[in-house]
Amino acid sequence: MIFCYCCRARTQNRKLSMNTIEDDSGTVTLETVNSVTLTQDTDGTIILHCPHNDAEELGSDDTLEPAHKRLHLCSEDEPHVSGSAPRISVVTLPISEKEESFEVTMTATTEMTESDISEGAVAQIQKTEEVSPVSQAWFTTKEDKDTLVNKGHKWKQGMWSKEEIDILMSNIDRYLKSRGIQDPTEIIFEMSKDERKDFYRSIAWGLNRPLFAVYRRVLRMYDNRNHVGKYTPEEIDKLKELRVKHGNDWATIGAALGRSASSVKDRCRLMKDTCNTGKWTEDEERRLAEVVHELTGTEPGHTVTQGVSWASVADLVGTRSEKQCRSKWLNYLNWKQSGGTEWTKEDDMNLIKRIAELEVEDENEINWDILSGGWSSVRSPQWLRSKWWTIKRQVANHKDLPFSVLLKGLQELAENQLPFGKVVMAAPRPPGSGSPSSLQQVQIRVARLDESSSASHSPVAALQIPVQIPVQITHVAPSDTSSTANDAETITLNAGTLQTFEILPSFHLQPTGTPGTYYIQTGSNQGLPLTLAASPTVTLTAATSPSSPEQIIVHALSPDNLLSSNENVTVQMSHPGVIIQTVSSDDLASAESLSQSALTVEQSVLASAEDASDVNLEKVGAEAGSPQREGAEQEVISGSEGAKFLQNPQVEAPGHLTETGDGQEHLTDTFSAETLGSPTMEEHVVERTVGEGAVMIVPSPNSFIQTADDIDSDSVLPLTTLTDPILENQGESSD
DNA sequence: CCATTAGGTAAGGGTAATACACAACT
DNA sequence: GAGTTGTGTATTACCCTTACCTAATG
Repeated sequence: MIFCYCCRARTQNRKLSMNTIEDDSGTVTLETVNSVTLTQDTDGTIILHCPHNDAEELGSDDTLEPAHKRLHLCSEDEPHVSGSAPRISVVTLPISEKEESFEVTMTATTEMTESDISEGAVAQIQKTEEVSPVSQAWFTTKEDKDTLVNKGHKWKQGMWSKEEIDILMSNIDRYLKSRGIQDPTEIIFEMSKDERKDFYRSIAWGLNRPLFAVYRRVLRMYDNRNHVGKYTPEEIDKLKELRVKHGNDWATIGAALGRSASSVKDRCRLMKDTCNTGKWTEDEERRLAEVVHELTGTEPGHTVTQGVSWASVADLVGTRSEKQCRSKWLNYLNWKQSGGTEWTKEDDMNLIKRIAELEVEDENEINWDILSGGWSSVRSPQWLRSKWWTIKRQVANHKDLPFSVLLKGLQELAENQLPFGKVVMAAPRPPGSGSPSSLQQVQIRVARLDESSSASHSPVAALQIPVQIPVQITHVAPSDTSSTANDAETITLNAGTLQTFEILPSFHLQPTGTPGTYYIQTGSNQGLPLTLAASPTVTLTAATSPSSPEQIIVHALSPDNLLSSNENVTVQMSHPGVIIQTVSSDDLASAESLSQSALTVEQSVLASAEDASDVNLEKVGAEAGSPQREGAEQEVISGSEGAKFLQNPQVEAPGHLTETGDGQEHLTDTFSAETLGSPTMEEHVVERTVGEGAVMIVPSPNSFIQTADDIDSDSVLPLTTLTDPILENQGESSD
């Protein structure tokens, strides 16, 4: 697969070169920009935030009009059919009147033509991808499962992860588009078997679950009689009547109640005429213990956590439902009977430690039976799991964190004997431009919380441990500076003791194995290894920009001489967009002005004439008067004079690469978006050298390339080598 | 006729969120 | 003593797997 680097950005005096490590097939010039933050909403829409100050200075009111830009982007990890290419649409949107920023929404989509999304195309996609036999058979028996697992196939069980649901939804969406159907419930509930032939097989693609599991999941998802909520007393009364009348005909009862069959079935399991509620009496507890030991053939005092028919137990206990019996036994009585000890804080730490030692990739892989073995304060494996859940829930965004990240974070907190604070995540902003089927997964926004909202004032304690973002960095230093190089390969992003970061959903830090060191990773299980490793140790400190609390400014604390202008700093990254701003320590005080530096994005234009007509080419800058229209050529406004979104509408063939003077391939046709800062900032842009400050916006191809050893191959985005634009004069890019 | 496919039903173990009770603290 | 907070327990809506079944299809 050849990666297409079809977009580039550059500033007036600096270039970032980006080329692929794998095949070196493309080089992209990149712009240095400032004060920009990329985020992604749940649809995968990439949102590029720029401080309002810039926009305000640069643009008139009409800058708030959405300006679509189609940017070509080839993707390897997604199955796109020949002739269709993923595109990124860029829209500038006002966030709100109050917020001092605007956003540029970049949405990567694969816009398939009618023929592309035909059945044949889908079939082609599936044909070219490895389809797990697990997801293509209606297996139900343990034997089937064991057979496939023994053959090395993955067999996913348990609760569906967010990633799985995303895949499922994406598959359904694709299927619907291919058939021109709007509402999936048409297929699921209205079509005959014959009409929906291949539906479940199609949407199960990419999932390591048997068709039946997919089928059940889809039914539940789209059954509007499911998720109705709590039963009212009236419903309970009616349910009792219907139960007498229809017995176990759950479908009929459910239809009469407007509930799903499984819902009424489950509710009936909780109902028992003789059921007590509330605190268990000593007599009930005694009976429960007797019954459990009797039915399992065990002696009092023996631990029993499995192989109990709770329906039978409930029948014999008489006054409690099976759920009550199970809960009481597994969460209390079993432990009390076998002489368990009290759970302590040390046990909390121990639990985290033990789970970490298992080195499992997924929480579902934890064998709670084994883990709870010989642990006197554990009441049951099920109880231990709930204990883990209790600990986990102390991290506010635990649902958005990969298991490894969550565990590592908790581990470090435990090791440092810090309270389990909460990583607070801000809800991503709606894209504002619809939600096309996004295939990019990007979320890069770290915003500082106001210090007043930190742990001391809020029940939600903020994570206060230093945040480090190391990135796999390849530092390429000319020989004359190699003597200054050392082994430091980590850039740390140190939040400081008083600073708190608000981390948006789908963005998180993945521990690298080095304490306090993380990879930026998106919530979609895609890694964002981004290491900037200059030879000398470079400590990057996140600092707040007064003008935009949503941006990351990474300050290089190294002395300038360590990042002298004749060094190349190569950033390996695997993401469509990353901003790194390196600022010398001397510049720390001028963070505000830094936030107003220029932003220029050049992208190859993948725009047909029709596309181009849809593009709002408007001046954002103060001096850029009327909207730019077709024919605008790679215009880059220098300094602080304005911002523009430029597009060359003539370009129809995306991804063309041309040779540039420095021998690197560059895309000829560009889309340029530039926000311009103040005159002060212009000086920064012009004069800053390595270590002084630059933000690199790095469009990258969307393909999977293995990067670090400790990064799961499934979670790694395309790796690209960037040459610091600051070093453009050297013009040396390296991988 | 038989095997396979594509569901479909029911039972029951389980999870996760919330409600509740109560003790400790202010 | 009242109000608040933290913690453990109970409840319950919903999830998932398993076993068994059926009708259509090749």
